[in-house]
Amino acid sequence: MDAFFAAVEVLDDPGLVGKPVIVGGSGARGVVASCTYEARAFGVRSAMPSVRARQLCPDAVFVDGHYSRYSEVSSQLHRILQTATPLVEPIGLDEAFLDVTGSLRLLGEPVTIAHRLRRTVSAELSLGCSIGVGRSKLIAKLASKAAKPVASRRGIEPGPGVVVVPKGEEGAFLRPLGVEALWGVGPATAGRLHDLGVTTVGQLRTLPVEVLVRKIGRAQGERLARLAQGIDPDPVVPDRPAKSVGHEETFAHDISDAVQLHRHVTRMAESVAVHLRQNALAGRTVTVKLKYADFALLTRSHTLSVAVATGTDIGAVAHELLGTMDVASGVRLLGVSVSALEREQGARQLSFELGGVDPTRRQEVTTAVDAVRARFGRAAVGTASMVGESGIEVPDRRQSPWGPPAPTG
DNA sequence: TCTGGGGTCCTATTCCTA
DNA sequence: TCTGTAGGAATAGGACCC
Repeated sequence: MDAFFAAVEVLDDPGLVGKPVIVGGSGARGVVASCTYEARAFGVRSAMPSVRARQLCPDAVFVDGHYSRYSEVSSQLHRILQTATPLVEPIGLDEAFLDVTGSLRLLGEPVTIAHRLRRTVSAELSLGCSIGVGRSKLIAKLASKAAKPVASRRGIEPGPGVVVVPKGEEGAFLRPLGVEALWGVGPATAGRLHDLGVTTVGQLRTLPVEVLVRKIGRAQGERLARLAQGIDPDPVVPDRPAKSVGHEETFAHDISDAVQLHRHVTRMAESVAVHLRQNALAGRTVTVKLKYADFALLTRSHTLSVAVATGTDIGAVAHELLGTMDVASGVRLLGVSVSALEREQGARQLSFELGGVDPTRRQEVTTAVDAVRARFGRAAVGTASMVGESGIEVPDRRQSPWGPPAPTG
């Protein structure tokens, strides 16, 4: 999808049409989650600190993200894509890979399917999208990028919408691209490749694999060498199971008060637990993540013998972990996540092992709490330790525009 | 410029066990 | 019983993606 979050905001507020709109990052510590092409013409980009975005485009309209709304539109998009093939692999909310091999006889050539999908998305969602067609996910992904509009100081040039890379022309398509175009090459890897004098995919293709492996490691080196040759055997996999579920927040101001941090841990553990239970999941490994004022990251994790899915159980481990970490110098970001996931049927209450509250009673309470929150919002009910001066603490949306809004009623 | 939040994957190190 | 070693799991951190 083209500028997805921003496009949805413009769709929901016609007063924003034609304006530079920036989603997210309204606080001092925020970054741009998405922006319209009008904002991109000023040099604003996703992931850019909002302070910088404001400098580049002082007249931009900053709006908070509405994640649940994007999720809703994403579901509608998914339904449209499903009309072309059941083999749809979502990548985030606004992208997906489709394997249309089995649909050719019924729906025509891939390029025909692409144009039809584009028309349907435009007609039913009033949103723009760009589609790349190729024989692998890598080529399709890069082709879709080439299909997108381009915004620069000179203005906004509409993209072709659909770009097809025919069989046999993958090499010619890839060679002139910068190495950064390849999946898995970010600033760090790009820097190492530049050290080798390699800046384009064409140059990368001539580099011996052993040289690449020495520079960036076995797995990534071999993978990158294959990608540069246009070899990407990764299939389209619908319904990839989640491997971890987490929640993290950057605070408006650094926190060095341990009591306050533990209160946040309780709330985040509860939030992760709700997400797990909504997806019938439970996990064995609990991880706590801290980011200090100097951006140094620290993680501590612990693996349990049984999978857990309640805020109390996740929180118990997270509190233990936080207790081993130094917070006196001030914490910028705090996160709690759960991995080593399994389906919830296999999960038991940790308190059952440790000898706590009757697990049946606890399950009843947990179910009831979920029901109350579903109806009245997250702030409606919580544990005593989550209570701050102004009631049960839920994230301030000015600081964390990502979660769905917490109703106050 | 000065860096969010939700994730995945990879690598190196440490610890435990055979 | 002690030591060395190899392999696997756990742990911690880094890079990357949308």
